[in-house]
Amino acid sequence: MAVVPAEGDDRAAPCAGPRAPGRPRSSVADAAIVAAAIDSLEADGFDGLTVDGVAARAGVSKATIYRRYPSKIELVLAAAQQCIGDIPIPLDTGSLRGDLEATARKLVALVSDTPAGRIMPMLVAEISRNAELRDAFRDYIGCRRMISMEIAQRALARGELRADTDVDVMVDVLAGPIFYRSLVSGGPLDDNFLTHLVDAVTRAYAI
Amino acid sequence: MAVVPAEGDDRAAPCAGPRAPGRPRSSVADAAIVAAAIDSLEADGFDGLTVDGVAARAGVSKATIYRRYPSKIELVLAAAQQCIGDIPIPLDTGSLRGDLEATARKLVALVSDTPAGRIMPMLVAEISRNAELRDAFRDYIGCRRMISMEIAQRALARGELRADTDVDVMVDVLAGPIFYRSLVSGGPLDDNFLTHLVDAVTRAYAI
DNA sequence: CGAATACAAGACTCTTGCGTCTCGTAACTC
DNA sequence: GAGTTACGAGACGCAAGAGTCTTGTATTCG
Repeated sequence: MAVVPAEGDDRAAPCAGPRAPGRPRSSVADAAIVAAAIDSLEADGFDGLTVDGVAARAGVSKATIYRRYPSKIELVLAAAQQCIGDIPIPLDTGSLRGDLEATARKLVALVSDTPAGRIMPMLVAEISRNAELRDAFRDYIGCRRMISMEIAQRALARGELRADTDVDVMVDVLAGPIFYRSLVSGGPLDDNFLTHLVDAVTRAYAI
Repeated sequence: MAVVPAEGDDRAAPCAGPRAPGRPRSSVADAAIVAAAIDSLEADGFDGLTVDGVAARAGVSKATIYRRYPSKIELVLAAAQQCIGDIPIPLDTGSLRGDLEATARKLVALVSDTPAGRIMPMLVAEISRNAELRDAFRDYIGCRRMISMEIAQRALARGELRADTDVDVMVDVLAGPIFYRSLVSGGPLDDNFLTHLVDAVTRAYAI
């Protein structure tokens, strides 16, 4: 079973033929279901989410959900996938410190102001027990890391970066404290924090 | 309701009188129940834990559990509390870098080799939804931070630390990447990582 | 011994939630 | 209009799990 089998659509014709007979699926319901599932994940976690609850929240009947997803787990995975779907463009501000700060700000915005950030705590718990979800999530993390690698490449080319830099560690030194405050300590993610963090990473890694 | 009401003991006499009549509670069962609960938390998470499961794992009957804890939630909280109970002694190796490395090694050991580390992912999810548990956990985090503060005080006294250091951020720059790898990215927590991390923090904050 | 309590085993009630199904209605194609 | 599918509403069966209770036995005190 693939992690996210597109959607349980039997009707999303592989052949984009003329059209399926009968009343078409409501795309409004499609969106409402996923949005409601994300809301439920944020509020109640992976285990706390109920299909009845999602149906009520979305204003649809359970049958409408089960017509799209064969089981609760498929629904949950589709919602989680939707959250973490978009990967931002690599930033190039022209300097190492500028790139670091822009990256840090993006990360803070991610964990603070997006559904992905709000379900992150539940995702952390879930990937510690679900190998399939863990692999999918690690793939996603890997993609994000590639962006940071580009920052390091550019900084090296500019001669701004220490030659002995372990780029993996540098990325973690920047991202780790942001996730740590968001997930664990609950410390503020304000401008003061961001400035001190970016300063520290710059001092640690700039030539 | 206190976070952890000692234990649901009606018999743990406030007056340390002569002795309660009848057969005393089995301390073997006490320990087995908590250990089984911790195992269950690691394996199944806060929601996945079942009282029947803990009873089976501990080799006791459900009545024996309910005689000690009035409800499942009290059992779970007692188990969680047990995990994160011990706070290590502040380290003084004589140098900032030494203190940082010792602290980092303790943290890696904590997240890698202790029940506390293994239930951490579930704890992260739970504190995002349970205010009571969140407060208790933040208290614990606060206590740990005090230790790191001492490290900074000593380093300042030695003249090793930059005067403009934000100690809170410094602590997060050290601890954040360790938790990040443990909880999120799954990256290795080996000697190479530790060395590079401690080097980076030292470069960022030492004079 | 008798009283009191703990214990294992397990039956029991009650609630919750998954997944299925039916019914009457709505939307779309031919 | 006929046929087909989606929809909301909700009933339904089923399983899992919380918490209670019973029964027979074990342990401790006086």
